[in-house]
Order: sequence, then C-alpha cells, then structure tokens
Amino acid sequence: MDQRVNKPNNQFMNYWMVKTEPSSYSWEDLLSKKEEIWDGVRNYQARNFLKEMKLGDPVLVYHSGKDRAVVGLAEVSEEAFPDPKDADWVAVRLKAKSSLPKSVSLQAIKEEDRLSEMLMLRQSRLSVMSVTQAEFELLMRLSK
DNA sequence: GCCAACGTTGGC
DNA sequence: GCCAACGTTGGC
Repeated sequence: MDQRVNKPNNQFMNYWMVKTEPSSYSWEDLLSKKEEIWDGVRNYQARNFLKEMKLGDPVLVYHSGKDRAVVGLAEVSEEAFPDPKDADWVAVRLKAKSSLPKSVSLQAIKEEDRLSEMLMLRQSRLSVMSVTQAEFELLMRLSK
C-alpha cells in the first residue's frame, strides 16, 4: 500500500527518520545551527532513501547510544546532492523545526503494537529510513 | 563490555 | 562466486 499523501501542491510527501549518535552530532547541535548538511551516510539502502527525500518532507531525529529516543523534528531543506566528502554518495540538507515536547524512547516504540513494523525496529542498523504516515502521526501523538 | 546483525574485503 | 575474517553500529 502506498503510504504517501498528497501535499497541496500535488507532490508526494514522505516521512523519514535519521539516526545520530549525540556524542558526535546531536539534535541540540542541529537546533543551534538551524540547518546542516546531512552527509557521511555510507550505506546503499540509506543512500536510496536520501535520494527519495523531497523538499519539505518531515524528518524525525533519533538519538542512538545512551539516549535511544526520538527527540526532534526537522525537515528537508535541500534535496539530495553529492556528498562533499565523497561524490559517490549523497547528502541532503536538514533544517531543525522543533524539539519534541516529550522524547519518544525506543522502549516506548517497542511497547506500542502499532509501531512494531517500523523499519527502525526491523533493521536496527539503518541510519536513514522511511516512516509511514501512520507511524509518523502516532509518534507525534506519543511525543505530546 | 558484550554481542547480534550487518556490510566489506580479500583469498581461493 | 563463495566464504572466512574483520570492522562497525547500536542495543543491552
């Protein structure tokens, strides 16, 4: 089933999640910088997702490591372009939107049946992944 | 600190 | 093309 939804301008909108290890780059870093090139992704599946990202798509930011929680909401502010460090790969630009009022922990995600199919659970090592509209909306509700 | 799950590399 | 060895990620 196609989980995408029409935007007013008739383009498809997708929902995404990116993982980051806060000790190397945190949500707070993105918040204070407002915008950042999201590069360094060296996995083919993740690269394919980066290439599918469209301007304005919502992007959830997840902290791996000690935090293990979805902490912030960003959006795609520039679609895929060659990774400045290695043109065989791609990067996007992300713009911080808002911190989640309440972060959603990995544990909370695991305890929620309706999130049991999430890619982040099925493929725990993937650092860029798609999120269905239903999953996105439920996560946003859990963050309030 | 350990380990499972992957992904990559290199010998054959 | 197979597979063992190795490196990395990320949860526990």
